[in-house]
Amino acid sequence: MPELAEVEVVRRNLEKWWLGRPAREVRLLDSKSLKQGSLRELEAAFLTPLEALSRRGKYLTAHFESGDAVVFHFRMTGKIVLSETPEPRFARLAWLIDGVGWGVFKDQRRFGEVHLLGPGGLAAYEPLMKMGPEPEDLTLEELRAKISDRKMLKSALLDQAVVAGVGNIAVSELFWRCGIAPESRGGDLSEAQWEALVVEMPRYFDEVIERSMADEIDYIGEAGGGENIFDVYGHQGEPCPRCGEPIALSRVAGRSSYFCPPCQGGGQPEEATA
DNA sequence: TAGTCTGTTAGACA
DNA sequence: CTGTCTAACAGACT
Repeated sequence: MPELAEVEVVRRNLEKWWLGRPAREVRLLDSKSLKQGSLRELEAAFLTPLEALSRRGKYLTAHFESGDAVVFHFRMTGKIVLSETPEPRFARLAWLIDGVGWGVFKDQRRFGEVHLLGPGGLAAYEPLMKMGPEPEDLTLEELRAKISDRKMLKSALLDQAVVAGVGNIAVSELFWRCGIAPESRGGDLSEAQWEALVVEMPRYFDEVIERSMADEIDYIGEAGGGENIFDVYGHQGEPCPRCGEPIALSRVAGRSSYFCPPCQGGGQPEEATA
């Protein structure tokens, strides 16, 4: 579950049962998932109380009383759930919290990463240093300065150095909201579209977080999911929520793009809508 | 069976 | 230098 909103939902759920508590036991079920640090060091950190959980872009960081930090990146299929058993399907790392259950990092495709960083290691962690601003801190000037006229807008937004946390789903949803054609380049956007993009980005993530939190009241057990909560992503052939015309699917910058041709057509500026 | 997938990066190429 | 595309990572699902 890997876009900014999904990572934030995981963070908030973990806070509920993990904050302030130490683990009593740690099991590394797939050594390849631990990209940095040893199991011994990982244990030493997890066995101390969790002091804070922070999110930056799609990265989630657990800060321990020991002074260590553990950084998670979920890539395509990673997630953390509360489980009654330490080894549900696709479990890669599990830790037991007394009286609560097993926290389990699951990752079907095993692209996900766990990094153990000692004191001071976090401040020097490259991926976080290179990361662009969070959507809520992004200014129009900064965005335009980073995207040349020739650059594919979609590629630019997927670049975490431009803005943190935007993924392929968010691009489809944002372009639909702002009336931007999927294959637009920097130079194609009207002033109104640039402004809409900067305004809609944090709003979009806030909305998805709200909806996901409401949906997954029981992240425990993790049923959740299932339903498509998006306006256009994954809705190819279905009516556009705004105009009723069928949603189209094409490939832009190597990734699927869902869009409404009339609403986002021809590069013609369209009204931004909430 | 072949194509597809919420992410990211390295390398080939224009 | 700028930008685009593909492969690779690994596995399940259609």
